[in-house]
Amino acid sequence: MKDRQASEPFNEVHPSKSTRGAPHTLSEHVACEDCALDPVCKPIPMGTAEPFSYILDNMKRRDPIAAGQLLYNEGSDVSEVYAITSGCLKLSTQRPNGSYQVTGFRMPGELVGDEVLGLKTHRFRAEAVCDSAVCRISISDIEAISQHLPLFQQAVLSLMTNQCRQLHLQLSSYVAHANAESKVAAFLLNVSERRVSTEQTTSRVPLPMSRSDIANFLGLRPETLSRTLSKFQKQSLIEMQGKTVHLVNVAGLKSISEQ
Amino acid sequence: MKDRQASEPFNEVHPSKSTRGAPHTLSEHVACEDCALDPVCKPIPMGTAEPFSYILDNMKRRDPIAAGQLLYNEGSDVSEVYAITSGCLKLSTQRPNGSYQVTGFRMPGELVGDEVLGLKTHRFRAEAVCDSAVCRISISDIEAISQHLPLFQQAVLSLMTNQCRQLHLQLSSYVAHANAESKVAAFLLNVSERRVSTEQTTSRVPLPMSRSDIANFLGLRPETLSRTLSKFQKQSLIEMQGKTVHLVNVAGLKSISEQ
DNA sequence: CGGGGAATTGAATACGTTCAAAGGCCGTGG
DNA sequence: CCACGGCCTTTGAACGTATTCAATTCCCCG
Repeated sequence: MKDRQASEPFNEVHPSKSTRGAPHTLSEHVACEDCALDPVCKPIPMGTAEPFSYILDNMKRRDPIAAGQLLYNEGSDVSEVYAITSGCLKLSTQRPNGSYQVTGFRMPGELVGDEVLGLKTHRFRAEAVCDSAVCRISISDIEAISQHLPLFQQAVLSLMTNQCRQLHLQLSSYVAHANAESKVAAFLLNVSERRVSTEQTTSRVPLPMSRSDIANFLGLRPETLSRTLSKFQKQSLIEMQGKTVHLVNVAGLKSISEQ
Repeated sequence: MKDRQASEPFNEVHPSKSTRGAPHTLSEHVACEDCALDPVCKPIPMGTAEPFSYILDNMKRRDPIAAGQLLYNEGSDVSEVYAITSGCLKLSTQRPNGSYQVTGFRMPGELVGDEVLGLKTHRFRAEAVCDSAVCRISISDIEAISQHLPLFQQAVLSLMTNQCRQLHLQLSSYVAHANAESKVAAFLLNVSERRVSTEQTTSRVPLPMSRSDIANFLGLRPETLSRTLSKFQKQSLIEMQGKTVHLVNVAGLKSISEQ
């Protein structure tokens, strides 16, 4: 589970041809120690009883998902929780008027599907932004184990708490009063902070998703996002190389993100 | 616990003097059946063991909180979960730049403090908008019971799930692309829907909080909120009577809220 | 090499904000 | 009981920012 196997899930960039930007490193799987599911995975081997090892064996690890494919759809039955080991997933939902709303992105080491723990059907759609891979844990297995291992149950609750904290952060960062510049700056910093330590430097931020999706998520128009990024570049706050952004002046971005 | 005792927690309006608006009904306590804590309260009497009845006895019920008082503050230790039985509470947080951000309002029958289940310190400040009352349940008691009653633990998880759903709803309603009118319309409808059945009609929506707080929550200026409400009134979508709003044309509001 | 979609840039418009002023409500004090 | 003062709310007009619509450029891929 700790081994690292190289693949090339990043379909937007062809390293051989790309004239802009270094090859991305999202292709590397995140180490289990850096994964949000680790506290859930870890207790399993500790149990000596039958069901635990059974689940350990049954867990699908680093299951590849091609770019554009759905991990689950709005309204579909909830059966698993996922941990991203490589790539990037996009969460979105349909609004009452039919318009499409990106509610978040998930990076390697983060969870997907935990937003509906306890629910029967999915509230969102999860789509692979680029070629990705996930570990799958069946929810019925989780529930079965929870009844035997209190540690496990605590881990699950803690996952939910994290979810809520993330959402609250999102609300206060991107919603109120925030202008385009502070939203974009906050987004860049947030993605940078969420990158796990296995990736080289935090200043190098890959953005595999489309500009439209980022803009949609931030409640901006693609044009506004583009203009803002260009402005940041002119001010030497960032350096754009295609789908990768280098954070040049983190302090400057931080002060902008705080208005 | 099912009895209803009248009080007068609504300090903004003096029924004897008020020239605008009928007397508010938030003073009525919500019935236990309509309370979000009910699934947590209910299992308790079912247990025959000692600890359960102990907690039932120890729970502080309908504890009054004067307008302006804090239920808890940012950074303070987490020790209880609360259910509002009357009045209204405001959740807020300090942003990095020091500015103040309202993250939500909680109405009778809803929970407060559940956003930090599993955490040690509060992430928000909870302040009574008007004279209010809450039921208090100690978290250590909850944890103690959870270990014995799986039903209980399930109820707690379901509370967290609800939290997340509310937050997601908030994000998609108030954040992205939404203009002032759709935000305000969505807010009015949301508050109306959240009013429990004990209150007469859902079209009569009391807004005990200040306009500034509503505007802050929606990411608008108080002036913009005021203008929007005035416009709605001119269009006969609503009727304002001080701190109470009557929803005249719900369908119209709904279509505006959906852009 | 050429087609197509995404991303960027430009100019005009629309919307929310800002600053300023007036009005209304409420508590206080005469 | 009425008058005063403060605060919240509402209204008005000028401004700034994000959006819109349109055109161009850049990449990716056949």
